[in-house]
Amino acid sequence: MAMDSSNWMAASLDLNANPLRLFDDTPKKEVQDDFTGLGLKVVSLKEEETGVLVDKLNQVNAENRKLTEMLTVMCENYNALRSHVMEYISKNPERESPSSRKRKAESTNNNSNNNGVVGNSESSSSDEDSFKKPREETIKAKISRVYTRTDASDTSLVVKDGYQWRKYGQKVTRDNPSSRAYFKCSFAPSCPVKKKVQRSVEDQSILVATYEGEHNHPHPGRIESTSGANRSVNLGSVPCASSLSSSGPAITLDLTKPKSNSDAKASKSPELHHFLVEQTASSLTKDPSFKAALAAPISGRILHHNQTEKW
DNA sequence: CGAGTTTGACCTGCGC
DNA sequence: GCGCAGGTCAAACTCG
Repeated sequence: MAMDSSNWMAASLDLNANPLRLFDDTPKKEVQDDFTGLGLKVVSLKEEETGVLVDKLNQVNAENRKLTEMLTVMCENYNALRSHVMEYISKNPERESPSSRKRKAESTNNNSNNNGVVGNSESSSSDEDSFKKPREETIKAKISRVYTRTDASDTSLVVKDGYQWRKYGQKVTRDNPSSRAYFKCSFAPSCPVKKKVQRSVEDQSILVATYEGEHNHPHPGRIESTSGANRSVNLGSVPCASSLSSSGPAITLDLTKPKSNSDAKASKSPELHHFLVEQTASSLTKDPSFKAALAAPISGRILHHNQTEKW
């Protein structure tokens, strides 16, 4: 893609800027386009003050629009980029690197981890995954990574995702002082899904669960994900998914089909669509981990895309 | 007593 | 070929 990814990434990652915070703290109706009504209500104020306020509100509104547009563009770019990469991968399966790259990919992954952003490990997961398992059956295996916030004092490597798991091993790895636990789905061998759980090097309160494969049986029961106890940001379905879970309302952002859904809504009600976009943006920007979680997979895609172009 | 967990041994792949 | 590291196995152990 010809666009300067670093620019829009930087811009889009600045969503926590004041205008949106102000927007968050301000009742929705006060940020409507028609500020004349508001001006009439504050007739007791001096004209200058009113003018200043109206200017400020207009300015905030304009910035909100810009940010909304940026978010929309970002979603569209991500979607386009993603489809581009998937198309490329499907067209060039023989380009899958030999298995010798497995450890290299993992070591680069660790480097990105050391950069201080939790989500960075996810950023390379899709790349890593594509390199790591060159054999046909494993390429098909869907690999996702889920970040779950737990109490740092909680030593159990348990990520409650509703499925039942059977632990079959635990190992201390070189790059992480905390041990890694290996789980198989309790429906194994009929269900081939495996999961690895390890605490984040950066933040011991974060559990990193890596899922390999897809369950071929129904969900035993949605316990955690829909209880409202977890907040997740799901960025993309195949081949990578990233979630950040902790206490709070559930936020699911499916960037895999943002256009079709939003277009459908927008065609029905552009105002509603605009409102939803703004609400989503403001909600997400309240979460400091959102930037990391969002930046990681996108930057990973960009890196991957750049690499594929160099090939 | 059966199911699940723990943990040391073993296997496999990669880098040197 | 050797050593290292990640992943898996399976016997011993724990718990309800």
